[in-house]
Amino acid sequence: MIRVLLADDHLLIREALVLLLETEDGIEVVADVGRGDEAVDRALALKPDIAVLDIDMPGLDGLAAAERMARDLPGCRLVIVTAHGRPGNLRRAMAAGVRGFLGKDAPGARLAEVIRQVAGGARYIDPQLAADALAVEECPLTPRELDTLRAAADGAPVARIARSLGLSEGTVRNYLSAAVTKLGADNRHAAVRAARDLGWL
Amino acid sequence: MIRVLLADDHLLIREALVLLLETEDGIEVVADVGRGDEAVDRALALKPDIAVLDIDMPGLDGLAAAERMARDLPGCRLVIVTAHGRPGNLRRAMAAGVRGFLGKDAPGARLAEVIRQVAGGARYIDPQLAADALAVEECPLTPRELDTLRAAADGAPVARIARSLGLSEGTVRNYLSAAVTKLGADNRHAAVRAARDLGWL
DNA sequence: GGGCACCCATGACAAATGTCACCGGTACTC
DNA sequence: GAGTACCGGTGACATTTGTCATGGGTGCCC
Repeated sequence: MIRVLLADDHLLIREALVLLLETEDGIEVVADVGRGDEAVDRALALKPDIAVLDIDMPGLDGLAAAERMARDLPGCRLVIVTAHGRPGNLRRAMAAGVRGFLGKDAPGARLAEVIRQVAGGARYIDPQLAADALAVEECPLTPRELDTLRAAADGAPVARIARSLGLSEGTVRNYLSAAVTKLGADNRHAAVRAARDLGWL
Repeated sequence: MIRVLLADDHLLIREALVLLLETEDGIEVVADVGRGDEAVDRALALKPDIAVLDIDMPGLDGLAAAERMARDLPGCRLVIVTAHGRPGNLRRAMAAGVRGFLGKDAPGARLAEVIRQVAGGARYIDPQLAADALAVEECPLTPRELDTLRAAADGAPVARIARSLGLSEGTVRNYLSAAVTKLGADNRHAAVRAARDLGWL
């Protein structure tokens, strides 16, 4: 019997997924939680074979939870199920040691199949998402450029960005200008959108 | 037997929800689809008692689908299930004649309960979302201000906005300036975020 | 050591943006 | 008819921005 912990922030979805997994032979859902930090706590207590994590969650997102669990609970194998198949998410998940990654538009039977495969030691990456991730080149932005872009993401003026990063305004403008040029955007706000779409933010 | 049509763009979620509803007595899922336009087509063909619609969908979003179905299929009662309980969405749903509105963080049993209530002629609005919607004052922006704000949402420069709306650049700047002032934002990009958060965009 | 990438900064200039006053026109209400 | 709200526009101005050249500093690799 494969013991599964399921984490998704929407109760309705979580209950439905539990029901779906319970109809599968050999799979038992030992816990279901709605927060990333709670997922880590429960996993430490219950030591499930597999943790199935959504990315969008309060407290700690699914990827951060995966990173912690990979460190503190190496016996537990990780599967990410997400609505947002951004290349950056996939990359980050792979870096965290996640062994299964699939989108929410996969058929239900596939989730069970992936859980079995991963429990057996194999890996499974959604082919569509993998192709997208490989098609997108590496992020050309330097760490500092990413910082300034992130700080600009909510429409803050340069002065506030400079203060929040402890930089001079001129420096911030230089970084933003470089980011805008590299991304081929009209201005920094379009650059923020572009970077986010490519999963670089 | 209540005949239900279910629309959600994520196959995994949809299958799980079908399973959840099928465990309920007196409810039968007669069709499940992943696109808003498809939902309308299938509903016209099958004439279900209830249509359960997600908002985020390709083709036609759940609210637009609800508006069409309310017009073309008055016998079919509408329930919206969404992850994004923005006040604007709720308002638009009510205007379209939707009779049930609940978040995806509701418990599974509630969905079945709401379907039964709505099939019986009652209404059900998620109390939390209803409170949020009532707490937010009416949108103070004029239609034209909303247009320009929408056109500015992707970071387009004023010149492109003016062209796309057939206005002079000065006029566009005036509308944007008014919107920024009314929303108390630092600039139009922050204004876009603010308006979107309040469900006005 | 030289080359290179990155970090942080300054100064200067052009372009875009935000703000204001003010114009006329339409439509609706009191 | 007066008042009000919205639409569309112009012109002017200050501020914010994007861009460029240029500087010095660090750390890494060949």
